[in-house]
Amino acid sequence: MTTRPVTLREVAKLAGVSIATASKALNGQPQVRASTRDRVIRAAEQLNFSPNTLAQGLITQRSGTVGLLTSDLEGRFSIPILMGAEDAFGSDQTSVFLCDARGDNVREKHHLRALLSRRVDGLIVVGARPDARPSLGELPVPVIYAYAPSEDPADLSLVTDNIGGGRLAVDHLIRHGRRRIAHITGDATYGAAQDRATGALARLAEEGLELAGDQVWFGNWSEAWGRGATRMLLQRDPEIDAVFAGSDEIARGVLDVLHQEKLDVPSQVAVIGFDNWNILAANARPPLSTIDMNLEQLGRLAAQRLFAAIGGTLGSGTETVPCRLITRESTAPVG
Amino acid sequence: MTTRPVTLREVAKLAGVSIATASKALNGQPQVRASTRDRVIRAAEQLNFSPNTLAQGLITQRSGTVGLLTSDLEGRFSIPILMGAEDAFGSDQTSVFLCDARGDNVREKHHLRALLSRRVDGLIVVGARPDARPSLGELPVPVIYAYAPSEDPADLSLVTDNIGGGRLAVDHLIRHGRRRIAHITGDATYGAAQDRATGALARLAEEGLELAGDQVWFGNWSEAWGRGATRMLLQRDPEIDAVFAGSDEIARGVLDVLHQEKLDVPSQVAVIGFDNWNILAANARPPLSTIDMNLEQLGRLAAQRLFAAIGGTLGSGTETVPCRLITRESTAPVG
DNA sequence: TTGTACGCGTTATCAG
DNA sequence: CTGATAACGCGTACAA
Repeated sequence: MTTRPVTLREVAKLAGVSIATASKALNGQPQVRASTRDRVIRAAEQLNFSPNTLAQGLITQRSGTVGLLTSDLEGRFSIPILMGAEDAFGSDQTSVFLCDARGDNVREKHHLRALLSRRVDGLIVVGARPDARPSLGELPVPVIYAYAPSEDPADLSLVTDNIGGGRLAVDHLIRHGRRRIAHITGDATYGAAQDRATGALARLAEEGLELAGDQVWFGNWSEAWGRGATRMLLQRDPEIDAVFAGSDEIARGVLDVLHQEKLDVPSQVAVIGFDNWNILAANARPPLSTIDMNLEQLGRLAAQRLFAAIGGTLGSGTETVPCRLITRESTAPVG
Repeated sequence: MTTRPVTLREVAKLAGVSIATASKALNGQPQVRASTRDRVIRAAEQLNFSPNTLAQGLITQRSGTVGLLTSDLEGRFSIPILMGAEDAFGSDQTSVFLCDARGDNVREKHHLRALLSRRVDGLIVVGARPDARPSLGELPVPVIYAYAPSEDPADLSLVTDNIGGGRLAVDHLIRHGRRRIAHITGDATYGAAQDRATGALARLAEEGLELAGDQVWFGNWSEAWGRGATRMLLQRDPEIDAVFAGSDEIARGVLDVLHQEKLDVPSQVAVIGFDNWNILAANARPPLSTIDMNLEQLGRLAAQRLFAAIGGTLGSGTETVPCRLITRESTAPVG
């Protein structure tokens, strides 16, 4: 069952050539007779030979692996990034070690050590929340910080354009004729919450509009807060015609209370969320318009930058990935 | 920046000993003088030496890696399993390659080839849905099928006890005094849907109860179906006092319509879901009681079995992991 | 107690 | 065109 893997030596023997020749034949080197190559290839197939990447790596000084170091328990952000990275690298070229530090610094150190010991060619670090995180410092391999930027401007970080996302959401509402737009969002200590609000307010200002509800409603990222804030908001200002929610979770809470209050979505009040978390957004009643952070693209980009950096030299600073509007029924134009 | 890693040779030189002695010193072999060991260890620390696992693997015939091959796009099932595996292995002993085949057979083959080439010590295969999937066949490393069992009984599979889960849900409702229990669930072609229903019906039968609503309401795994089915159910049988939903998504839809119909949860109708998908269950109104599949434990178990199999021999057949009841407010006892 | 020498599986550089 | 031979970084018998 667990038989030892076939080596090049056995392939060579079966084909009746030296190890060196077998290697060349399989690697498509030109200096080998066609018939010989055929014989070797057939032998390899017959034995189901698969070259030992570890040995190759010893020579080429390249393991063909990268580490994805995350702190994001549920994998909500890491997974799309992983998938983007996977298809940018090509699954046959590079494999990805996924490590979850679970927000624990000690665990992160452990993982880091293990990954370096495995001689990963590069590292993608995905933060738990989109605020600057400590740099890992000088490392023998290139590092890209994704989603959460590094505190050190000398590192290369790839982040979501939250300001642009906020602007996009409000712009969409305005284009659909909304004028009394409120904003309910999450924890004010999150840079993302601040940025999305900033973008939203900027777009309102351009239009000469004021924010409805007198303030940005900061709270936390839960559905319950979405419900609570909406109740307070409606008391303060019953005449709103749109709500921009800082996350899809919050948006679900908003929808819930609007239904309770017999306010129709979208004809009376439009609602737009943030994250495009499919399970929440697509299944809402009505399906929720939202802002997608393009995390897969961010992952692809991270992979590309890392790829370029391997062997070459890495850039620095913070690069921003634009958001994308997803239109569903919760913001259909006013009938 | 991307400087070449420190090798044992450099450590040995700095410590003024041979490579062999350095190796022994660092690996805690007894046959080395204490003072020498100290010197070597200090040298290693000073150079920030980290042994090349690839080279070690070449010798020991063990890479210290395992592959986690999934087909589950959103990582909903894979991630808990990964986390369980991670802490069963110990992050410093074993690292995990996470590969997503995205339901594509060709991609799966590619990943498999790459993983074997990387000489993983074992493989955990996580299926997309909890039905039997094709075996990967005879492989040079041990394989564990998790969540979705292999079609081949000669393989070792670890699966959720869906029958027990269904039984657990209904048992909970019965214990809280419910008698008119309905069951709304997902796609009838899923073994999990059938099994959960089977367990539920068995427990009802023990109690001499009939299923409310005349039938098991199979449909699909969406919130929308939960809403639609609940409306039909209420027309057919307005007197129900509990609903067992086959997933938390469906349960959300059920709650939504019960609210619309002014039926209070839980005082008039209790609702229990399945999956313990936190974002859906914990944030529901009211918070949703549900059945947890213990996927982390399943992952830990998979890791343990794999660990035992590496070097030893692997068992076969299908092992079942029990579910766990999560009590929240949606099933509080009848006041 | 320490060092020498060999091998793990592969690629690359030479001679032949 | 093909085949010895020397690396890659490390562990381990064996000799000193």
